[in-house]
Amino acid sequence: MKELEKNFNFHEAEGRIYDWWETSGFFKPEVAGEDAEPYVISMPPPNVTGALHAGHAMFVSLEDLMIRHARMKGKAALWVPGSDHAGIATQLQVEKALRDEGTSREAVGREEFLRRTWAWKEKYGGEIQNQVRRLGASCDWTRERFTLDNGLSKAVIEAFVTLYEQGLIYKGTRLINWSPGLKTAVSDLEVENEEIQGKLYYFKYPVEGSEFIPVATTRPETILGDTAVAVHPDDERYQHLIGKTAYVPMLERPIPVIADEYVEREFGTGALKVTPGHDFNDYELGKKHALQVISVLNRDATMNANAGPYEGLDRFECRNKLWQDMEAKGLTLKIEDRMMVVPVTQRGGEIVEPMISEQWFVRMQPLAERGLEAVRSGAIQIVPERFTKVYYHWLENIQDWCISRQLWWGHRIPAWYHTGTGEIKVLREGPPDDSGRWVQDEDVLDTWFSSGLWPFSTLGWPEQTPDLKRFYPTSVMETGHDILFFWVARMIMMGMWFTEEVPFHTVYLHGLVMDEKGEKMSKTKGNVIDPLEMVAEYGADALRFALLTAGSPGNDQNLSVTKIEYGRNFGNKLWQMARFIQSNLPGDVLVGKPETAGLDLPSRWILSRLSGLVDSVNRLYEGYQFGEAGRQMLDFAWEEFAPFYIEISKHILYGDDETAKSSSRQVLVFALDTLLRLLHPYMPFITEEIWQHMPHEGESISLAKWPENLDLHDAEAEDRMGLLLDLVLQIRQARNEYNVAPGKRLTAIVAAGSYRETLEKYGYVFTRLCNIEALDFDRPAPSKAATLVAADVTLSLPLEELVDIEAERERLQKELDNLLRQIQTSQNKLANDGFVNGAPEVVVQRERDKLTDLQASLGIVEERLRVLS
RNA sequence: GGGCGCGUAGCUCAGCUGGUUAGAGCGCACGGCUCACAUUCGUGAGGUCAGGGGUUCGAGUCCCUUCGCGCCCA
Repeated sequence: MKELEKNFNFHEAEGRIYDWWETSGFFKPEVAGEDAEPYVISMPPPNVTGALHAGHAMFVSLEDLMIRHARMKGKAALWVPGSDHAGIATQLQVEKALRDEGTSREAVGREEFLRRTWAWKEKYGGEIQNQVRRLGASCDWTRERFTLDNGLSKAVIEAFVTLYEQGLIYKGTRLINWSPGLKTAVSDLEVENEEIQGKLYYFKYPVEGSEFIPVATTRPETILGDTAVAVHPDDERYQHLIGKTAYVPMLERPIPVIADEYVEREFGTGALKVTPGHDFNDYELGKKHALQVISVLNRDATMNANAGPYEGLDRFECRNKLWQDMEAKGLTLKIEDRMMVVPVTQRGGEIVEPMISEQWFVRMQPLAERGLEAVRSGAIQIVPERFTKVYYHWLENIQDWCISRQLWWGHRIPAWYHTGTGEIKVLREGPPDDSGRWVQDEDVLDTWFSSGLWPFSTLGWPEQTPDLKRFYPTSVMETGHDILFFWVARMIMMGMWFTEEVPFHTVYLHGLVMDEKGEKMSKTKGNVIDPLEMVAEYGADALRFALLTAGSPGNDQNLSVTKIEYGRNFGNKLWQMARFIQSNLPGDVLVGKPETAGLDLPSRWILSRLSGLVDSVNRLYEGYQFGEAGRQMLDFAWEEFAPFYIEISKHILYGDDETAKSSSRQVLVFALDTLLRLLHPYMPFITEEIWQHMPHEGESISLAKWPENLDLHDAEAEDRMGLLLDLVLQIRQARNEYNVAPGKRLTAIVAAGSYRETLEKYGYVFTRLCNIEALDFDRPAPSKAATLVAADVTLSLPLEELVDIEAERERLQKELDNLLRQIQTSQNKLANDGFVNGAPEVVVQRERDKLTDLQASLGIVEERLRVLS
C-alpha cells in the first residue's frame, strides 16, 4: 500500500480523483444495477453564462451529499445536471457586448443576435459546469440538459400548446408590469418592492363650478392618464361633487367624480385620482365603474400622444414639467417628503411601470388547485415544514401568470398569425401552411416556463423514454427558499398537470448564504466569498464541510473564511489520523467489523461510541439534519477517536502482544473506515484518497456501503472508560493547577474501590494521556498530595514540594461544595414521586447511579479534608 | 395589515424526540514542536439561553405574551 504523504495535496488529488470517478461511470445510476431503487435529484440549472457563487456551492454541496448517501445505500442514484438559458440575464450580457462593439441587437437583427448568443453560450456556457465539477458534484454529465436544447424545446412547445388547447393559455390586453429598461413585460414575481424616500404631491383637481377636490399622488405624470376622481360615498366634504365632472389638469379632459367605499377617508386628502392605465388598484376600480383606460406611456417610458403637450418626454422629466405647469396655473398645493414603496425589477432595480399591454397569460387557478392538492395530500413533503404555509398562501391567492417576454433569447411562442385574416393558430409545428402568409409571434416565453418542466423534460418528456419511466417522479427537489414560488411551485403545478404525478416527493429548502456579519454578499459591498477562490486555497472538501455543517435547515447562514479554514483543518486531522494508523499496519489486516469477544476496554468503548454515532447519524439523516450529523462526526473523530483511542492504542501498538496488536489494528482500521464512509458525502475527495491508501474492499468509497446499525453498543464499557477518562481530565487539571512540568512523570497512589481490576489492567491509559508512569495500589497517600476523586476511586498525586496544603484544602472544599450541590439536586429529584413515577425508567436509574457515585466521592473528599485540617 | 424566522459566551453559530453541571469555532489567557498532526496538543477565563407568564416531576427546547432584529406576502 502506498504511504500517505505528510499532507493531503488537494490541488493534485481533486482533479485526478474526479476524473477517475467520472470516467469510471460511478456517477451513473447504472452502477447500482437494474433492480436498484432509484433516487433522483434534478439539479437546479444555473444560468448558462453565470459564474459560480456561494449559493451554487450551497446547493451543490447539499445535493451531492444526498446523492452520495443514496448511492452508498445501494440506490440507483441519478443527479441530472443542466443549465438554464436565463433569458433576460443572458440577453443583457450579449447586448452589452454588442454595445461595446458600437452596435445593438436591433441593428444586427434577430437572426444575427441569436447566432451571437448561441456563440456566446458555446464559449462561456461550459464554464459554470466545470466549476460545479470542481466542487466534487457527482452528477451524471452524460444526461446533462440545457433549457433551450431540442428536447426541452419540444417539451416547452408541447406544454404551451396543450395548455392553449385546454383553454388555460390565453392572449389578452391587460395591465401588466413593464420594465422600460428591458423593454419587456415581467411577471408579478419578478417585481420587488423597495422602500425609498419619495415625495407626495398635493394638488387641486378642478371640478365644474369652480370648485376643486384636493388630491395627492406620488406619480404626478400619471395625472395625464386619469379617468376619474374617486371619493368615499359618505364623505360630507365631497358628497355634493359626486357625479359632477372634473377636468384633468393641463389637458382639460373631462372625467367623472365617482364614489366608492374603497377610498379611505383618513388617508391623504380623502380623495383619489384614478388611473386605470397605470395602477393595479385603479385598474380594478376602473373595471368596477366601467372607466376608460388611458395609457400615457410608450415602451421606453417616455410619454405618448395621450400626454398631449408632454409627448416625448421621459416619465420623470414629464413629472417635473407637468408640476411646474400646474404650479403656474395655481393648481398645486404642497409637496411632502414621504417614505414610499416603489416596484422595481429584480434585475437592476429600475422602477417598473404598470402598463396596458397585450400579452400571453396562463390561467393559474386550475393548476394551482393541483399544486395545492399535491402538498395537502402529503404526496409532496416540504422540509422544513414551515414553508408549507407559505406555499399554500401563495397558491391560494395566485394571479394569472404573464408568460410572454419581449425578448429574443428564449423559447419563441408557437403562435402564428395570418397576415391577411389575423387568424391565430397555436401549433406544435408551424407554420400552418406554406402560403407564406403566416408569421410567428415575435415574443418568447418567460424562462421559468421552461424551468417549470425541468424534472420531467430533462428525462425525455413528452416522449415516454426509458429514463422517464424509471427515474420519474424524482425524489428530492433541493433548492433555496427564495425560489419557492418562482420555481418549486411551478414545477409542482406543471408536473401534476402534465404527468399526473408529483414531480418529486420531497422539497428541501435551504437558506441563503450570507457574509459573516449576516449581510447579503454583494460585489459593491466587497464582502463576497468566492467559492472558487476558497476551493483553490483550502480545497473543495473544506468549503463543502463548512457549508454543510455551519447552519441549520432552512435558515440563512453566515459563511466566513474562518469556517472554511476550520474545514480544512478537520481534513488535515483526518489525514493525520490515517497516516498514524497506516504507519502502524503490517502487511495484512483484518478488514471489517471486529469480533468484540476478546477486545480490551478502550476498543469496546470506541466501538460502542462509533455504533452510537452511526445510529445518531442515520436518525438525523431521516430528518434531513445533515449539519448536526456532520458536527457529530467531527466530534467523534476529533474529541474521542483521535485524542483518546488513538493515543491509548499506542501502548498496544508499541508493545509486543501480537494478538492485542492485531485487534487494535483491526479496530483502528474499522473505526476509521466507518468514519470515512460517513464523511464521504461531506468531504468526498479526502475520504476517497485516504480510503484508497487503507485496507479496504471495493473499488471506490463512493460505492462503499453506507454504515448502518453496527450493533456494537456496550454500556458497561462506556461507563468504565468514562471513569478512566474522568480521572485523566482531573489529573491534567491538577497538573496544570500545580504547574507540574508537562514532561514530569508521576506515580499516582490509588485507592481503587470497585475499579481495582480495571485500573490495574488499564493503568497505561494514564501513562499515555497524562504522563502517569505507574499506579501504586498498596501505599497510603502522603499528606502532601493532590487528591482526585471519581465515584469510589481516590487517586493521589504526590507532589511534595509543589502542593501547598492550604491551596489543596481550598481546592477540595470547592470540590466538596460542588458534590454537595449535585447531591442535593439529585436527592430532590429522587425524592419527588412525580419524577420517579413519571420519568422513563432509564432516566431514573441513571439518576440513582449518579447519586451513588456522588455519595461515594463525597465520603472520600470529606475524609481527606479531615486529614488535612 | 397578514405570515414566518431569529434573539444562547466578546464575535459567528449548534443544541435533533423536553431528561447528567448548556456546547463548538474564532478571539482571549497560561503552558507544550511528546516518535500522526503547530492546518497542532494540554489547561483556563467567559453564559440569570432577550423580558414576563404558563404547561410539566423536569423547559434553552412546548404554549401564551411583551420587546428588539430580519425576511416574505399584501
